[in-house]
Amino acid sequence: MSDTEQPIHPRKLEIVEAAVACFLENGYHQTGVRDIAAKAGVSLGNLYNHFKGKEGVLAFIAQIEGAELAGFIAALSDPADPRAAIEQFIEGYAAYVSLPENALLGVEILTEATRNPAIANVFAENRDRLIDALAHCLEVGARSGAFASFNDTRAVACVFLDALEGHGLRSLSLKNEDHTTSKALKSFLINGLRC
Amino acid sequence: MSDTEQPIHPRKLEIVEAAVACFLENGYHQTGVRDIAAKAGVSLGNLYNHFKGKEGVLAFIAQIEGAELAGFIAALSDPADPRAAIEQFIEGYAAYVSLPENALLGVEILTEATRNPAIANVFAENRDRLIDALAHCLEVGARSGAFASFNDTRAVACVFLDALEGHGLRSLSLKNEDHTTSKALKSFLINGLRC
Amino acid sequence: MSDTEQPIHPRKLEIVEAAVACFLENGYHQTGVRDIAAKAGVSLGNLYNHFKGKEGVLAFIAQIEGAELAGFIAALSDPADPRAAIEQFIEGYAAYVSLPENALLGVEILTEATRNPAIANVFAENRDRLIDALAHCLEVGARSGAFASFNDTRAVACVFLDALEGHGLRSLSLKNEDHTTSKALKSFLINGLRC
Amino acid sequence: MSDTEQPIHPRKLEIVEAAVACFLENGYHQTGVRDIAAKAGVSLGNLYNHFKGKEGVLAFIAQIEGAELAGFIAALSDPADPRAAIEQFIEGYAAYVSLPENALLGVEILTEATRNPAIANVFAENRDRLIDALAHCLEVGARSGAFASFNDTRAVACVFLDALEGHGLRSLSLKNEDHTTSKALKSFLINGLRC
DNA sequence: TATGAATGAGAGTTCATTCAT
DNA sequence: TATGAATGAACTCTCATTCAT
Repeated sequence: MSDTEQPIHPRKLEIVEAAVACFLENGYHQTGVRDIAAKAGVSLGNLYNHFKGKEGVLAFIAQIEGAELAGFIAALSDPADPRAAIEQFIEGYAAYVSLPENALLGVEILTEATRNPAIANVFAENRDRLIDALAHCLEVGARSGAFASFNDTRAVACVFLDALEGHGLRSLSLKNEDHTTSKALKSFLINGLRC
Repeated sequence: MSDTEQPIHPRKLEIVEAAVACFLENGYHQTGVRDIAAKAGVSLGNLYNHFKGKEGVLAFIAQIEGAELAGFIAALSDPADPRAAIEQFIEGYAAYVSLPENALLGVEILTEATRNPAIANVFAENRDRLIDALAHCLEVGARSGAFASFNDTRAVACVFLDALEGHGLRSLSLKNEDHTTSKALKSFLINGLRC
Repeated sequence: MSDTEQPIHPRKLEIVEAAVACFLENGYHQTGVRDIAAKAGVSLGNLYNHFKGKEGVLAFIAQIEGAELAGFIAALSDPADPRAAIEQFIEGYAAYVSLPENALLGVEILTEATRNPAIANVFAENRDRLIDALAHCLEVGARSGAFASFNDTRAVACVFLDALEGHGLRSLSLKNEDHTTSKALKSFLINGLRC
Repeated sequence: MSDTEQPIHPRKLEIVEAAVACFLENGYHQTGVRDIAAKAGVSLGNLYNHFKGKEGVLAFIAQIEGAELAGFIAALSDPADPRAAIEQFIEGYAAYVSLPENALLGVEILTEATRNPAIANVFAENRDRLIDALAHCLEVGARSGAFASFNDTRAVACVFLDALEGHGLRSLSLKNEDHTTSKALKSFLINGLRC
């Protein structure tokens, strides 16, 4: 967000990594600050030198998760071939969001966000930028005749994200990979764009 | 499920109602057993006469949530007009799943399910029955020429549920109702069924 | 104690048996009234129709334990052959007191007695009668020249009980039977009586 | 045992002292962790920084109790005059084990040990070393002609400890000091060693 | 007698956080 | 930065007991 980013202390990253591991294994609320510090090999007090607290750690993770969307956004902006761009996005984002670690962290962040404005903001902002990029790509494609033309491209973009993320979340309860549903979802979304 | 169900003690229902209210307001982990008991107007110890514990309460809620799907399932089974049935389901399920209380409880149950087999089972079972009913309806519609014919109707049914539930979940972070996205989603899904 | 003993309700005995089983398995304090009632197949409330409470159950057990000493006492009173009587007592009491169930219950009762006068009384009374009988036997034997003559036969009787019971208690921590120590103890005690 | 013992935090000792006082006054199970912390003038949470829990405190006490046996053990090893060493041991150990605080703690630890392997180990280990030392002394005495020669000196050592500890335990229920029994016990044990 | 729902104090333990070193 | 002892409120759950039925 800001260009005045100061270099991040390596210890801070170690703590975040440890926190992610803990959250994935036991969930956000089941994880204690002690657990994080222990797994990071850091003293309990020192964790508070790097973060505002447990919540601060989660907010930082949400920030990072958001940064990981930058790749998708970049690929969708100014696409040479909108249809290919969309298809690649669907493929890639479905894979990204179905990774257990991403799905699990996402839902932990989501639930926390409903009660925590600070985290909710980070979350919403990230998502907004992704929707913009996707909507932009849909518009470009519509202009070039590659897709049908939609009144509200942002709404369609939302539908795509909802569907893909809904799918990712469900993959949490289904331990086994279900490729058939995944394929069905992708083709369903792409078919929905035809003129 | 079973016909040998013994009548449920009214106090048990009072406790569940109180728990739902608490969970919605503050979240599962932020809610203490004492909070539930207090809101239910029941002594702390007595709560444990009716439930195995906090987790037991959530499991019971999951069971109830599942029972609420029975209406949708019934409407999808043996449909006179498959297309109308599907459309009504989409409309109704989107509304159901976008109600904050349902969405919030659903995500709480989902996260808990990833760590708690007992709850996961209830959850998975309910969903499975809904998918069956939806897939069945798609098949009937395909045979009557109302829909396109799909290789794997369960997969398509999954796509529908994923999309609708994904939409419901997202409505959590967006406090304002967004009807336009909701409408876009519905028409997108229905369009996807055309021959 | 009293000759006006009314017949004991069979349910009462079932409860006592269940309580003994629970105490042996988990200890007095680790056993809940619920556990006892459950194991006895009796409702929780009904247990309080038969006993004054958890403590009442233990007091009753202490009483029964005391009654079991009656056999030893009888054999020591008015002995034809004091030496044989003593030897048989040592043999029998060592066996009795080394039975894990007796040892364990004994120590539970003992600890409880240090803080609970009611139980302490039952306990002390039982022991007193046993010491009397043993001392009496020692006196008879001394008069007949079978044993050495002691100034304070009750003190010697105490020594015998202390040693035997101490041995029984220790058998608690040593899971394996140690017959060699047991034999050594017996011969040591008997040797101590020689003129 | 080990020379690599790190220095014990003084607060830890304060807590142990408080715990001992509480256990003596009210018994192990009747004492709450809060009581210990309060008596030690320590916050509840901090107690858990120093001990694994209530059980951990008891285990530590058991360890200390064991260490107190070191004096007896030292006096029995390599004795100039075995008879005098034994007599002094009997005298001293009888006094030690009849101190209400030692007897009470001992029996609390004993009962807990029957259900708690960790504590049982500490307990058994301590006792074993004491038996070894006593048996050793008996052997030395037998060789020098001071005592009768026993086949199994460890068994005789056990008899001594059983008798002395049994005596100590019983002194719990008898609030008044009974010196006569105590004297009878000692002379009985010593007489048992004569050739 | 017999039942089990109801009570609420109390259990042991963990929590996120602070702060003197 | 880094440490870990210190805090005390909060946690879930169990307890022995009572009482209306």
